[in-house]
Amino acid sequence: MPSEKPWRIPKVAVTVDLAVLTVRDGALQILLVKRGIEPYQGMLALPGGFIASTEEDIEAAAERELAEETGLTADQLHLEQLRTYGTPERDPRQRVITVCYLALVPDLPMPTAGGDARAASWVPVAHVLNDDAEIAFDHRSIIADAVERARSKLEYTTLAAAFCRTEFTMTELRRVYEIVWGVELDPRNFHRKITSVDRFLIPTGHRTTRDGGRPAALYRRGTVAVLHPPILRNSDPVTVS
Amino acid sequence: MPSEKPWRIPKVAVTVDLAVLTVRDGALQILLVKRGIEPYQGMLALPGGFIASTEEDIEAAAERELAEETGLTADQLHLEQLRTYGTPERDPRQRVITVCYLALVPDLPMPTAGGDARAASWVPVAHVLNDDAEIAFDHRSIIADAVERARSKLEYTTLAAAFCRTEFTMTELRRVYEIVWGVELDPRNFHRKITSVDRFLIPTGHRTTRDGGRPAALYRRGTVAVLHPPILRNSDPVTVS
DNA sequence: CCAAAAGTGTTATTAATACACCCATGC
DNA sequence: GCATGGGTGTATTAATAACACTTTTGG
Repeated sequence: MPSEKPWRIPKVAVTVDLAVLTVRDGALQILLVKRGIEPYQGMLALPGGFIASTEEDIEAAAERELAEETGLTADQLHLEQLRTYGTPERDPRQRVITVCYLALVPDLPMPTAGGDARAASWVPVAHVLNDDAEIAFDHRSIIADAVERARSKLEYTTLAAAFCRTEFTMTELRRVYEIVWGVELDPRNFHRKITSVDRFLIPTGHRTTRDGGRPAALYRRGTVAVLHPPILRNSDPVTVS
Repeated sequence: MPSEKPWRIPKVAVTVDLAVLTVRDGALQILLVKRGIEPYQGMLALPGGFIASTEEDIEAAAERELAEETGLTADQLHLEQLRTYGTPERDPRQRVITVCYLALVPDLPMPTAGGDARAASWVPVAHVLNDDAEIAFDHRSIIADAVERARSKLEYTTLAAAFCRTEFTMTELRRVYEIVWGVELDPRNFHRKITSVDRFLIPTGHRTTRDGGRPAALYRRGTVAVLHPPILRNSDPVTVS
């Protein structure tokens, strides 16, 4: 920890960047802003910014940026630290390390650029990962990390519900899994599996017919955060070295 | 990202701290150093230090610190970023944010303070988490995060083998799980489970009788990194809010 | 009536668990 | 021989997957 030479400490600029994911129009999408200045002018980048002062908490900075970009406050969404990126060359101007946060938000009618003047827009992550979009800095690989984190978190937590509005149907929750994982799930087995997990979902007693057909029960997010056992997606074994 | 006012960027000091875990004498232990200076003089802290220059990569700084403390290089162990801690009050002298890394190492005859003069020692994590040891800064909660990360990684990756030497027996691997999770596992079912995972372990053809009894086959780490399906520990459901 | 989606029951398959039993060594 | 740990077989139980079938709405 703090060594014996406090008079020779290199100080660096620290930014907080946000990977804000939502499920929208049948696709996993990420909130990106078009850069107005060099470097990477005109390219898409994660929303974020330098910490406001040397005394601003990192977590608070993330919440502040998120409120600026989306108008959402911390109790309406899921926010967690993703990881910190700090290779020396990642910003051509100067050494900048960035602490990235992952936010999962429902598909709300977004106040486009709430307060802030920057043009934030939703971009399907498939476009980003397929090289169909020009992405500034190392943000493409950060987005890849964010998507992978979200995908694996659906397996062993109840975070899929973070993509849903306050009240949602079992089918809407299932669509989240299907879209984020890119798979098809049996509606009947899914229903049974989810309802068998105690306190994953709380029935509100309300019903809706917005998906067509027989009215579906509406649920709210429950109090369980971790799933034991997890809901596993099928995937090929990942190897190393 | 980088906002429109590069002339007013607050810069902060950045440290890299290491949570180095090993399984030793039947317990999960962490490498800690005794602080020689204020603040928290005489208390135990995670090894680490300021990044050496504004151009040093964070990952490289972690590897450098690890080599200084243990003499181990990156190919002999597992090293991953844990998370970044940056509350303004965490260092009473000045604003310091720390990027923490988690290292899993085998129980090797450690060159105690390899090169570096600091007195590093192994401390059972149970002592740390039970408040039986005085821990500097916010390092106790960082250690708790590191231990939880290691515990959950054993479930869905092959990282348990990172705690073992180059060649190890099935029983030695099982002891890792038992010690890290604090459970007992059936040796027979464990043996079958592990051997049924393709490329988790590679038989070396060698045998040993170091655990007593019938000679056991020796294995090396295989090439699979992620376990599908995971090996689940039994745990109580975790709730939120 | 028909289409569409919700939800339940039943069965086949697969994985997890418990434990009986034999094997190969040191002493 | 006997103790100790290594390793296989097998029966029981539980979780998963596939899918037939009934329910309840809108048109």
